[in-house]
Amino acid sequence: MAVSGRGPRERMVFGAAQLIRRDGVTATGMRDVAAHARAPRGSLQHYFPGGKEQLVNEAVAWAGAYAGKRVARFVGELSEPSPSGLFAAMVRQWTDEFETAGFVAGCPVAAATVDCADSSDSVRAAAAAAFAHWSSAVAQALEGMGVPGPRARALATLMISSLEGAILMARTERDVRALTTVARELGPLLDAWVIPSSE
Amino acid sequence: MAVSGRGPRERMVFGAAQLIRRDGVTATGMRDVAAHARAPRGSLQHYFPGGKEQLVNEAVAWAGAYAGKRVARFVGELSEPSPSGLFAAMVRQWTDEFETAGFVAGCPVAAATVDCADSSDSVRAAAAAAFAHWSSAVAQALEGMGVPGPRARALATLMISSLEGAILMARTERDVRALTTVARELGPLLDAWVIPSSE
DNA sequence: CTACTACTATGACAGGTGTCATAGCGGACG
DNA sequence: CGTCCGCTATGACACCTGTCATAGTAGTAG
Repeated sequence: MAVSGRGPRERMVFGAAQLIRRDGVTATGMRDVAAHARAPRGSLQHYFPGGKEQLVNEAVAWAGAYAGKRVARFVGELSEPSPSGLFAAMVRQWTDEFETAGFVAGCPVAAATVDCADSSDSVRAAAAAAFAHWSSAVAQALEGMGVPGPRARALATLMISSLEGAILMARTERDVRALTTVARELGPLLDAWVIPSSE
Repeated sequence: MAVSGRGPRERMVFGAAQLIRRDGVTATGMRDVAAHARAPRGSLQHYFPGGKEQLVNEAVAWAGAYAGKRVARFVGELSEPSPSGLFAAMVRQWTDEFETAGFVAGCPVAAATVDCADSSDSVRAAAAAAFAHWSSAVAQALEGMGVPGPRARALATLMISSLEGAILMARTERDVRALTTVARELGPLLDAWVIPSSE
């Protein structure tokens, strides 16, 4: 599980996200982050003068940007794009990870929310921004499939909510059942709003 | 926010659940729990010889039982029972709390999952049991409304997943928007499987 | 050469953690 | 009375936390 990447700074942000989504924010120590990123401990106070809060903020922001990019990639990979197809791809990313890597880690944004929503307002805001980024990527993709704007935003919220909840249930049960169930049950509803664009 | 209740033991379990759902498991200290429950610190090792793990387990179990009971009560309070009506009631419980008490705390089972799913197998199992209890209460209610057994279980998973995810989003955004959106969008889907029982 | 900057190294600090050992209280029971 | 038991009280333990101060090491530019 060595963390590879460009500079040490990038590795630390990435590694922090990895540890956070596995153990939660509070249980993730700064020393752990440095060690996990194979970065010197002294670099922490150099790159992150704002301390742990800054590091967590950046890790959450990174996760949000990553989720957004993944959505765009999923859309591009779909042979014939549909809302249910996109949702299935998002779900499959998690079932794949759980089945190959084990039910070790969840979503870092969820972890940040649970651990910091009440204790650190800046982390809470970073999590909100991450959700917003992710959500607007999904909504934009849905609009591209013919879903009217307002409904696209509503469906994006529904998709992300169900996905996050299903991730939680899957981790406790050590079973992808909740994820597949959610994808199957939600599929028809998601496609019901598509306005045929051509043919 | 004084914790009232029967015995000190009960108060500690309840208080632990309250603190956990606000700050997460790791950030919740044993001394905090005792103080919050107005219970003597020495009672901790007396009532919970299994240490923090036992306390967390019991808090999560309590939350699961509580959620199950709430579902039964919601069903009883509905004038004309329907799946969407039940889901709306479950969602409303959270919007009400958020609007009156602020976006201070989330779901203790979600917190336990995020913080302990990988570090403590017993807590993970307790969270799974809590979800199962809650889920079967919902499924049973749906069956009573005419939803066939297997689909009732699937819809229960979908309802709880979306609710949990929406709670996360609502806390980060400090806005009940995600919750109301999910309730509105999911409603029609939930009622589509009802088999008219009479009239 | 000096001087400066980017980065690293390390030890210490105050504070908090869960856990444990030990002792004390107060009432019930024989 | 003494004895037991449920419960409480308290201080100590080893450990870990985030943060800071301080010094040291390239490497590069003037």
